[in-house]
Amino acid sequence: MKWSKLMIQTLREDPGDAEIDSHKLMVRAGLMKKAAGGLYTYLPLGMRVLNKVQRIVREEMDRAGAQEIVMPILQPAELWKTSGRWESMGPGMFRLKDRGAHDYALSPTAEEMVTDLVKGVVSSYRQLPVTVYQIQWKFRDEIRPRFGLMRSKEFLMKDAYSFDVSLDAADASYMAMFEAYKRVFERCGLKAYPVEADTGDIGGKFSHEFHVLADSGEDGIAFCGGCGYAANLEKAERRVAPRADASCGEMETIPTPGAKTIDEVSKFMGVPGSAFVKSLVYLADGRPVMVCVPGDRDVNEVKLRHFLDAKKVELADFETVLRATGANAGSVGPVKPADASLRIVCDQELRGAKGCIVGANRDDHHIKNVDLSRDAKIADADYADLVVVRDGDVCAKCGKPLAIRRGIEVGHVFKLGTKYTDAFKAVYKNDNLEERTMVMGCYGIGVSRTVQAVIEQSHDANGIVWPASVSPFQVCICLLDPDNADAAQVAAKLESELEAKGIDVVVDDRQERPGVKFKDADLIGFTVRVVVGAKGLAAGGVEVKRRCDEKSATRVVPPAEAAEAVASLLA
RNA sequence: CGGAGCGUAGCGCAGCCUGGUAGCGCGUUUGCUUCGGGAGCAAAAGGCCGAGGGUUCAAAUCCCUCCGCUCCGACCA
Repeated sequence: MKWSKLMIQTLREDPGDAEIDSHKLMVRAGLMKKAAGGLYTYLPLGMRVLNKVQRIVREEMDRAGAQEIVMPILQPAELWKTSGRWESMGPGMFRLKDRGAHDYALSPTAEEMVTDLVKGVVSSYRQLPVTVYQIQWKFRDEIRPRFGLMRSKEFLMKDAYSFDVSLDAADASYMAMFEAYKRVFERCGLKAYPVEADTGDIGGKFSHEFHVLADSGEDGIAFCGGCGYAANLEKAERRVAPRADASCGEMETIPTPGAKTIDEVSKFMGVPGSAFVKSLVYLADGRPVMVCVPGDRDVNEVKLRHFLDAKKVELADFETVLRATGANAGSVGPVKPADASLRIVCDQELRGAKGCIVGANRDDHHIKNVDLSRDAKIADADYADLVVVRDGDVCAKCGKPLAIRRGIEVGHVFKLGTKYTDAFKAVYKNDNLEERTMVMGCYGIGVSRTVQAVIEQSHDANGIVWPASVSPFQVCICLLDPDNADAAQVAAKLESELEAKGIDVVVDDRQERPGVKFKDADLIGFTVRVVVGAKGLAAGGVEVKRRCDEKSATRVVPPAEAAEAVASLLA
């Protein structure tokens, strides 16, 4: 391929709307161009990368025994109503009507459609297990698209679905995908970590996310250096030591005018935040509940939702807070709320807490010397792990400290159970001719997001550093003197030799000065660069180097040996 | 949806406060000189200043409305 024929435009300056390196580089290197908010056009170079990632995904899915299909993006509302997600997906799903006023969704995922499909095709245990997958564009009306392909309204996703005869049998399908995912990311040159994750709206028994560590990542992940435990902060658990607080005197109510937040009251009283009990009123499926955590901690709403077995938890509006406690937010606490029947749940760390400070359920007042077990009405079973873990917390599994890192979610595997197969009555007959419900798993890879994650993880000050497996072209031949017949001929010969070896090559044959070609080659980040110039040839050869070895690895080789030298660098 | 900011040439930006003929850098085109890490000189093309309304002799600039984009938050397989 001749560079002069490619539709490439590289930019010297960062795009004004890009925040993170990978987004800036994708635009600067001419891989993609913004078409509208959260929507991108893949230019020829970006398309090549996208295709290469897709090829790897296909090969690994096929190797794991999954079969490729493709389902419609435009999906009738009835499917979504059957599972209940027409409502629960809310405004995150794009919806439209056809001319007959029938409702449709633009597929944000495809559990419903695939379950409906398999239900019609599979009827016997002899046909199970089966795993199907597709690589298809998905649509989500994101509240705030950002970071280029990291969170866009339209993205390419590989989604796979497994169907098994039983929960136990489904484990094998799950593990097969789990292993396939590790291989996919490894082959893309990514270091991706499986971490335990919450199942969210999709439902199911348990799941793992695959994360690429990056400071720009949108998710927090807790890692344990001791036992290898890794979990999304939504889910990560900690262990607390039983406390042995000295008993305290009688409660004392003190005025704290104007001080609402823990920070303010803590400053006002000259006591550290950890001495406080932070009390928040939530609505769990519409019912108020008070949640108490140590003053220097944040409530983990996912844990809270699971503990309360609620579909939805949200902070209560101020009227509810006033009615339940007798005070406005900022002055509420677990001691004698106005609504005596208000359920109070506490983080486990507060079990046995004495001598703490709480809101007095009276505006601008707090109480000190509170012994929670003595002064508040909290059921023993209502102590639970309810906070977001933080750096240095103790691993629930092994007792060693946890470290918090940021991650980009590139894949997610779920063991779903029967949520969808129940809803669609997707059953098979066992060997006794009895009907049984299929057990399902679902597995996603953000293909377009993976492309950007590779860049986020592999770039330097000069540009992208592509792993050979997904480089838009594995080799860039910088032809410094395109008008010099000898040089042009050497470049052309090398190009065809490399292509004969199955290596893709772009020849930079532009009428540009060498500096421009070097800068562009570094910016785009082709894995191997070969410099062919009249001056070099006169001195005996061409230069071969890998993009990542900036200083050390430039080799000068005779033209006849160049193809071999390049191949060995890519091996 | 709450808070903040921005829309001016393909890209990055200045001009706006204090109204008076539309600017800079990059990129593009042409010519000459250069030619191994984003060259120099000269010439040129390229704008409904996001849209609509208002104030004014006069609006990129002041006022109102709308649209779009970005960031923080809330939200999210």
